[in-house]
Amino acid sequence: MPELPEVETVRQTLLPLLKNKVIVDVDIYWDNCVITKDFKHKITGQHIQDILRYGKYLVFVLDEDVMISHLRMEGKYYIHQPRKKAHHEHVVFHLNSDEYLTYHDTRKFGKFELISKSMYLEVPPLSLLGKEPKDSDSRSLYQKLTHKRIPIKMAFLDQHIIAGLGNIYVDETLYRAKIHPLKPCDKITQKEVVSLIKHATDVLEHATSLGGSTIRTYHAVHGVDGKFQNELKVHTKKDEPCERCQTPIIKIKVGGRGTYVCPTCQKQ
DNA sequence: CCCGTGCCCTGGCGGC
DNA sequence: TGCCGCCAGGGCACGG
Repeated sequence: MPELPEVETVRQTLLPLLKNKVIVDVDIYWDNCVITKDFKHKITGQHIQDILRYGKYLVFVLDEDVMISHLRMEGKYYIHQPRKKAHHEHVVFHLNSDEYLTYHDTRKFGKFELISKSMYLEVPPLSLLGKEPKDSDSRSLYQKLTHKRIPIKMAFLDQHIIAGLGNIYVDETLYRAKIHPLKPCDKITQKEVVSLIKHATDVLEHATSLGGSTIRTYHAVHGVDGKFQNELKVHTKKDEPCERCQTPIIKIKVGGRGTYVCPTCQKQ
């Protein structure tokens, strides 16, 4: 569930709390969430110099490596004093401040990976990541879309095409741009691409400024809840009147994803 | 290359 | 009340 605004909120929350701390040990309780072998040995002793974000990926900049962390659906970080291990806590980083950074993930979908600092942008997953909407130019995005027949919503969920959007913010972007999520990419005009980039940029920026959205079980860091869920126009609004035309919002499936759409405003 | 499907996971919910 | 099956979904592997 965390998309760009939620991940950015996590980054901003964690950075001042973790900057310059040393990872003195790591406990891994669920091996499958750690891709790198010898993770514990390699990360031990490294400082957290910085925390960056690319799309929905968090990048902890250490001394020799970066730790790439993807929260997927329900991954969360907590910082706290020593205590008994909690349910669904899969990785615990011991810090030199006698605090613990713990990673909590009910569905165990999140992943950790260590890659050397000198090459992490040149190898997957980050080498394959598309540009974020704010950095996208309409000409090259239009070129990426124009030969595809998949629905525009699926293309905007594909992080190789454009990075940072997930199910919530794609629905909001398409609503604002008045484009139907099922519209095939090869029917999208250059002008619509310009509009999509603008609305995606705006919605992500607005959501980030409000700390992201807190829906379902997601919240950024313990005690930090977003406010953008109050600004949603279509997502989760099934049967509620469209703000623009009063037509009830409907819920459909697009590529297997629950999708909210105004059947009047959003034309195919 | 392009696209669709299934997998990974678990808690929560609807149905009986 | 209890149990079963289904759903949610980001990213990737795999197959046609």
